[in-house]
Amino acid sequence: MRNAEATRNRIIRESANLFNIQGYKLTSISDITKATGLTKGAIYRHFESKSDLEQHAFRSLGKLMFDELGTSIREADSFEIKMEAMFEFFETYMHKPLYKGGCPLLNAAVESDDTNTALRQQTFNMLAQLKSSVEKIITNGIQNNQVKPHIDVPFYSTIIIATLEGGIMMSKLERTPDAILKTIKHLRQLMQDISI
Amino acid sequence: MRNAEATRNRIIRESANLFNIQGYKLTSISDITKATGLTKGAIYRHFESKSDLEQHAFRSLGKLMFDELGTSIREADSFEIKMEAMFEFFETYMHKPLYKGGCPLLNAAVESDDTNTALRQQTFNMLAQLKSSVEKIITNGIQNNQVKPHIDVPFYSTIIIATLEGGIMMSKLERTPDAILKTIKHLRQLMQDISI
DNA sequence: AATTCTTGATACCAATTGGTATCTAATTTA
DNA sequence: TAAATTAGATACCAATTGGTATCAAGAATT
Repeated sequence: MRNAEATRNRIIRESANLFNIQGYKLTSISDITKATGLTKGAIYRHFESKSDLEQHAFRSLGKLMFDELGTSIREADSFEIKMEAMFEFFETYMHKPLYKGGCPLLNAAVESDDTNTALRQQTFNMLAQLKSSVEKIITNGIQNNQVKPHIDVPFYSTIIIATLEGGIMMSKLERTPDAILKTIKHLRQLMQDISI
Repeated sequence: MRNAEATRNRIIRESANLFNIQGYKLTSISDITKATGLTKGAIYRHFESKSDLEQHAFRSLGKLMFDELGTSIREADSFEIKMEAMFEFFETYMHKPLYKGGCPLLNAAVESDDTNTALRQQTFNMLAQLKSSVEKIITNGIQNNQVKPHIDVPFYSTIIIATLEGGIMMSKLERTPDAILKTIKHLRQLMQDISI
């Protein structure tokens, strides 16, 4: 083998980068050939269509995000520290991004409309996964007497994600971490309010 | 005249609709000819380039938004009612949208990267305008003894916009007003907290 | 070493892209 | 009413799009 698996991963990695920066539809196969140094023939050997590649690339971005986020949350051993780990993930993302182009969830959510059903479905799933992750942290916090028991868990989960994503959008547009830092500060206070 | 001004406005209106739904780069001139019933020749008579049309269309979406938002805020005569008017704008937008495709600010912010400098600049300006509108409401609230005096005004303005935009993104992806309603509920409580 | 299978390069395809040159028909102006 | 201007339709342009058929070189199997 000329290491097919490695080139396949290279295609996914490079195209994921381009998709997240330029957009999915706006990134052409020839953009990907330039980035990888491969040819169209090579790409279509590994992926049956551009849409197929888009989905693999999006999933790889999701995996990147959830792997990093998941381990730092798992390492934390209390509600407060788990939430703090999550906030730090978004905070440090500004100086040391795991991937360029901003949040893959936000980008794909805004781009994927009714014309890109497959991508939309995957984005929907990623949001559901993120929501249930946050819900789990809060629920565990309640069980461990670290969070007030009568909290509306899906409510706070939604608030946290919406606020973070909105902050990311603003920071990316303004090209300064100011907005995301403000939203995190606000969420830190909010978490204090629901903590015991 | 065959009413040039009317056709020009028709082009702006129809293209703004398409841009906000499909994206700017993803909407082709031929999409616009189909939507307007006009030909390419007609469009390029009124706008010197596609980028030129993009900017006019984006501005018309902004005007639509700020006109509606501005009047309902101006009609309100207290901090609480002004903020309520703003929340209601985003709330009713879900059933009775002023324009299809979601928030023009969010859409353009996510799409416009370094390759679309002109659109990016206009989006940046729109965010600044929205921010200063909210800041003005809060500042007036302080002056009228309706808001606690030591509030960090730019901080709350950023929080409000980020939370709303994040909620819009989630609601659009999930195709249910659930998320935006939750974020508004949260912001209503937050406004209560800073009110006197 | 010979054969088979896999990987990736080359060359092509029709369709679409933004944009322009040209022409006709409608409308003002003189 | 004749001339000049303007609005919009038609027909084109080169470049790019996603995708495919073909082919040669590399690797695995016999």
